[in-house]
Amino acid sequence: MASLKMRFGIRLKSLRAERGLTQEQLADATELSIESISNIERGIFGPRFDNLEKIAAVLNLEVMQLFEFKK
Amino acid sequence: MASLKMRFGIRLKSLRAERGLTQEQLADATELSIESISNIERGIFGPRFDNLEKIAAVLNLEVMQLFEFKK
DNA sequence: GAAAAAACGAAGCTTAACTCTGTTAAATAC
DNA sequence: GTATTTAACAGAGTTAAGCTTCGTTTTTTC
Repeated sequence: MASLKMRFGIRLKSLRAERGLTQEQLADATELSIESISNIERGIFGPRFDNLEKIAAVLNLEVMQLFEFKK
Repeated sequence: MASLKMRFGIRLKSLRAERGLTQEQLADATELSIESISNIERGIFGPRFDNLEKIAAVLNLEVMQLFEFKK
């Protein structure tokens, strides 16, 4: 199975799209660079815990929901 | 509210205790040091994504369940 | 086919994650 | 009530993941 980073990235991309946000808008709101958002969504790296919190807050979700994906 | 690191640590400690594992046993199984397990449980730091996967695997849980805690 | 959005590459920085060693404190057992 | 085990805690060092910046290419959308 794909790595957690990959699955998380796909999940994030999906959640962002649902909300009609661009990577740039999410980057601004989370105070991350657009490049970081891109890297996270492509599974290049997984965000640190502090950024997990920021991302969930911007998407108005519990952190748990960011990890809600099929096996 | 407590930081995500703190809440995660409390959750991990609880899940480990449920299974009757010591920090040392969890450390061995995840190939982390006992000190890292202790630091994670106390909210000193949050594990990286690769270690999140290992921890979930050892506890026989989905990663999502590690983030299942009250607000 | 222009414009916007995202993928991709490479290189450098920062700092959090992780380790090691050692000491203290708390819990469990005997 | 003291051994033994377990966990908290401190400090110091390493490493590598996360993050950034800049620039280019590809894809999407309009």
